[in-house]
Amino acid sequence: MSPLVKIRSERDQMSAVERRIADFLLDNAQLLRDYSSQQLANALGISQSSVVKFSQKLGFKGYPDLKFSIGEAVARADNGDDAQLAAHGTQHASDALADQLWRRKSEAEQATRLLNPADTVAGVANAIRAASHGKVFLIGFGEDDIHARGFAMKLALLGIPTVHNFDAARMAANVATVARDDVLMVFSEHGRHPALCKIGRWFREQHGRLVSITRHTPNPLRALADITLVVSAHDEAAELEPLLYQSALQHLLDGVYLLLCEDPERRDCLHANLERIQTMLEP
Amino acid sequence: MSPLVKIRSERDQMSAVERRIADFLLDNAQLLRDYSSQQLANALGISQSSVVKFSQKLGFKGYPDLKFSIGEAVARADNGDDAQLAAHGTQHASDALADQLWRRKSEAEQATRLLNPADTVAGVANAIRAASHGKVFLIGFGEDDIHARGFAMKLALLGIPTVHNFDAARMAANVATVARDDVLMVFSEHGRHPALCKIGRWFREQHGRLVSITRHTPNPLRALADITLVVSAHDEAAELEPLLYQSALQHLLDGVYLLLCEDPERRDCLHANLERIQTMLEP
DNA sequence: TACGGAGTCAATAATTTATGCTCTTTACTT
DNA sequence: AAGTAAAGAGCATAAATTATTGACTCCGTA
Repeated sequence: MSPLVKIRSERDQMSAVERRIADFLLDNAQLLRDYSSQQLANALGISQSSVVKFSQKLGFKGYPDLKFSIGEAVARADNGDDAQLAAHGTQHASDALADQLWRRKSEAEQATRLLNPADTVAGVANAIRAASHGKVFLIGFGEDDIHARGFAMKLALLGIPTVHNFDAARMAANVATVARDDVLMVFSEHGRHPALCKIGRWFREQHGRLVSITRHTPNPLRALADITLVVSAHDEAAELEPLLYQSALQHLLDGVYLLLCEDPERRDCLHANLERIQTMLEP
Repeated sequence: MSPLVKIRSERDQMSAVERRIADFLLDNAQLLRDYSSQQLANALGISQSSVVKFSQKLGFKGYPDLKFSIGEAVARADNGDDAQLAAHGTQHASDALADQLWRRKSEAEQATRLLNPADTVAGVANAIRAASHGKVFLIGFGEDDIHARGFAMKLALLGIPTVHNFDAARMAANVATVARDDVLMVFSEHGRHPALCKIGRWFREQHGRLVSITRHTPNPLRALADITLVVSAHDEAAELEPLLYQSALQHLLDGVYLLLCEDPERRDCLHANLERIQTMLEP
């Protein structure tokens, strides 16, 4: 996997110094050839050891290994860009916006996939399976509610009983009914909403399983959860970032959904439901 | 010039030791990553200084520079394809699932883009701009409601007054308040819902602008609309198709959204709103 | 045979990278 | 609110890698 994608994906979780290194690398990947770890440190006004530790933390053997990998990535990217530019030639100008956006979505998706091991995604699916004798609770505010709502609808189609809340007070009331192995999925981009944290804490006290869905930044909600799904989506443009977040998160959820669909029984249920919906529109 | 080509071209004029280095590099370029100059020397039974001198003689700053260049060359030669295949090998099954799904989404997006000329997308954005003295109405049922809701929220962030309905009766009541140039966006995957068609018809009678968002199939709703956005998303698997539909549609809407964002005034409004939301969570 | 040039290597100098340790900050607990 | 654990950053230094030097050898030639 491209080291640059990896750096970007972890950027949100980094300390200040690390983030400066990351930004420098992302901006100046082509120039890295002529930088020793010491020179890079000087350029950023930090210590050489920080650079080395940064490299190791990302999983490279050391600084030269990082440098080598980025060199490869840049070389590959240069090739790719040429090909992409050729394709551009045949496009209308205003399509470029959509094209660009899709590319950024793809990057966000890749970075997000890196952050969520297959085990984790499967873990969420299993938790939901285990819960299906009980219930799956979902909650989120604002844009997060959209995801909660959409996922709740999908689960319902699979015959999994869901309780979707967009209201903290109502959810608080529901907590009383929580049984062991019930699952609560909390959607909160920044994971800082006090009400959601409180609900999460109560829920865990009832021995329910808590799944958090947040940005890949350290945050209190995430710290509480049994399983955490995290999303990487970064862009300087404030109007773009939410789109990337939404897309990457959606894809993550789609992954869980497809795992659930692998169960034949649920799939039958889905087909039956779809048919029922179909006939509801016809007559 | 590629360092490997250069090495090959000069090989014939080299001394015995140099030629052994050259041959090793040409044969094992991909393995070079893990060789220091000393290890390379050991592998060939020669001295480390010979390796360094070799590098310099070829015009590189030193051994690390040679190594870096060969790394680039190999990456370029692999051209991504091999790398992707290699990466596949190490993937878990569920990663492959996610990977596959993303590829299908990309296809759906492309197909959908082809169906919606840039003019059309821009037309929707303009209609919304024109409406912003009045109102933008949005409606959709079931999964379609998710999109209506999400888009309504985005418009609201841009300071565009929206009326979101998930209830045909309430929407019917609202139709009375429609003014010329108001916009109604109807989300309906199959475009067959009688209630929605009826609402669309009433709306047009009030001289509002009707935008339909449906699948790319002939359908009554689409026939009514002033502007039609259409989505292409096909898959044999019934559990996959909705995901593709959702993704392609979302991207289409994102395109409209970004066009609206280009207006500086709206963008300021968005930034102000985002900040306001941010501070609401902090204290 | 003596000389010169090219090539190699061992030794070592110079540079670069990695690590241990300490100090500071942060966040969490009681 | 104070204490404490954990993490991060930098300094000093150890370890490694790389570059250079100088001596030796092997040829070909005068």
